[in-house]
Amino acid sequence: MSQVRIAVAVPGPFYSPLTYLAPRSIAPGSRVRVPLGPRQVVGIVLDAPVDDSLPADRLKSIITVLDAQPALTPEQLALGAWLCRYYHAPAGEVYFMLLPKALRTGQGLWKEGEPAWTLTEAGRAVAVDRLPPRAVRQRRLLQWFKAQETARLSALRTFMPDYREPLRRFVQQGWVKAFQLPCLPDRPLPPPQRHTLNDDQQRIVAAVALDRFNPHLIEGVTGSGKTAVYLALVERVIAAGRQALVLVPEIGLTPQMIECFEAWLQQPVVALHSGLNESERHCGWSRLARGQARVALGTRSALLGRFHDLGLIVVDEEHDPAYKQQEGVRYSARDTALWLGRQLQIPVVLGSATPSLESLHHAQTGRYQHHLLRQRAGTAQLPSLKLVDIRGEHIEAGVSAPLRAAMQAHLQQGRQVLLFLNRRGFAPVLMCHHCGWQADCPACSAHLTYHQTPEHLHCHHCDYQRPVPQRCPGCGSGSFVQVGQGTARLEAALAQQFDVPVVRIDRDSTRRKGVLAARLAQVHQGDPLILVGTQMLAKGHHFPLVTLVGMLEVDQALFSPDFRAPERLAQQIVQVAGRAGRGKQPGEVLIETRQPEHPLLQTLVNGGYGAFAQTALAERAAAQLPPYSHQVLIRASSPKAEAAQAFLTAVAAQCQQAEVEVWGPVSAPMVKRQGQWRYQLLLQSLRRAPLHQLLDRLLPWLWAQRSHRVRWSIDVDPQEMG
DNA sequence: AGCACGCCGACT
DNA sequence: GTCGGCGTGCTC
Repeated sequence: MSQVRIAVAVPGPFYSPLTYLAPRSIAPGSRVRVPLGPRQVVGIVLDAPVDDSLPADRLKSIITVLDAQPALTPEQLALGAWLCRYYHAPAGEVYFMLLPKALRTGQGLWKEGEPAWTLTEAGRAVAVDRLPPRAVRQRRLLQWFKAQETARLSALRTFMPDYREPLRRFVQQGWVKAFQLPCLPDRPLPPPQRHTLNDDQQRIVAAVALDRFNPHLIEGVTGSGKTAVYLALVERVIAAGRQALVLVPEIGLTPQMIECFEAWLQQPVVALHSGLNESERHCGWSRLARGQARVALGTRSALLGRFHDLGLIVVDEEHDPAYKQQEGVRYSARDTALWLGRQLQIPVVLGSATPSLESLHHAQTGRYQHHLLRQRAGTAQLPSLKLVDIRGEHIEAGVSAPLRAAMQAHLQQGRQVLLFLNRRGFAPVLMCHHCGWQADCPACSAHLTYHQTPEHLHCHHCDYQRPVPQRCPGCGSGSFVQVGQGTARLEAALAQQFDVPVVRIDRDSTRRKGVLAARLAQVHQGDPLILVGTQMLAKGHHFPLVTLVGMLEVDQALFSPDFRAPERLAQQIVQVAGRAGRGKQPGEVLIETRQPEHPLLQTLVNGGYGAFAQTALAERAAAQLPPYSHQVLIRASSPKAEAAQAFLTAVAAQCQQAEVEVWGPVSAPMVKRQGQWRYQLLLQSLRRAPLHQLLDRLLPWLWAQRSHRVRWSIDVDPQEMG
């Protein structure tokens, strides 16, 4: 009765796997049921060293092994181990990310379709009248089957709750036969549609080797045909009998994209995104795991799925911040895709019109093959970018005089105009006219946004809402001014100044189902109008009839404490510009600024994104910022500001390490959020190794400091300083 | 994360 | 006198 020690990842805040006893060894990746304190949980057997120091009488035994075969593949276990190691994340969180939710609670490994029955030839030949008159249920059921031909379990149950006995008879007689519906309904494939590749596209496809790890960066403006390159590559991979994964940032994943893939490839594509329920998710997971589907199109987490034989990973819009998970295990799907590609020895293709500075740097140092896709013949010229100097311009509500004049010109020629303002609501601040009191959020260090219809104050960070006060809490006066402008105010101001429709697209205006589709349809009708919107406009949608884009209030990004803010601004400007002018008319982009001499804006406007990126990279190099150095952010939050600060001061004292610089503790850009005071400690080094050495040393200590007073998290390669 | 244990206010 | 508030601590 010799017992084996087994390392098991259990859900919860456990940095390392726990040790359990079993009569004999269990295949790593298997799900097991184990006792944990007063309850039982599903755990995952790991191929990790066990703790030999714990006395056997403190260990408990595994209750059952849940699956005949492991739920996680050896490749997934290696991925999990890497995520734990690289992101210094707890095993109790990482390994469960690799399973669909249904499997975390112990359901069967494979998602099977619903049972169903269909009438056979013999069944069709039987007349209902030939059944004994007393067999009432059989008669009713046969009649029903003759009308239905096939029936799924759920429908059968509704029709006849006590269906079992008569159905058993029918099956025995051979009148109906059982089968399993596919777990996702088989949609008909769209009609075949594919493009022939131009020389540039063919050259890229030919440069990608399928039999080993080779990373590629495809830089191509919107409309240059990146998708066709992806599709040609996917086609080659599935022709070789392997699977392909295409990652997209959240918002781009539209039904049109799936349709485009299915039309080209003429086979079903598994879509994995946030709009799915758990059952659908499990279903897609099963089909990819069993090799029943060859192509997956999904967001971040699709990378963590189980594949039968993955042969290619594509990361579209690789610069998009959505690839970085911002809570829990803060992994970057782009970076993880590259690790996985190397591990599996398969190609990884990154694509973007505005590549991240990290990827451009890797391309320049030769780590990635860099491909440029030029503008396709037949499409419009890229819009020209121009700065509008608004120093001294009086802009109470609406737009500057030069932008207004340009808008009028374009509208008069029957074109559409798009204004981009990344701030929703009516006004970002409500201020007392007499004493200067401002309406602030009680839980966050932020102003409340003033909304006009319906009139109320709203915190965009914690969702706190309150009516507008009757009297000023500061001085008792009753008059307030709304300071600054959001999309709602801009819309109202424009509606007064122009006699074309103003269509606003932001989270507030499109909250109700169907409104977004209706507004987009209105824009696509093509009549002259003004489109006003936030980030929502910058992704996924195309507005071929828009010939003028106005970018409003961009200056704050130039002075943000986040050194990545200018990079994101440039990407946003180019991406929004790319939404416009895809018709015959060349587009024009006007950027309102009080910093027209700013070198980054100048380079972007005069030299385009490539020139901007070179300048920005030179700045990063001079300041030794990423990608020329590496960072780790340790965040801490607490309802008591001193507790969070004291905690990070103690952490900082533990952070002596050669080659690692420690900055802080400093307050987070928004020091209080949802009642939590937030501080952070930045670790930076020219090499990754010392950072990881420090964290390996620090983490056991950190976990020992765990208290309910201070919550903390580790962010390796942070993308946002908030 | 759950869940139990434990020590202080408003109720049968 | 109890029911239950959530602070604290533990789970192989």
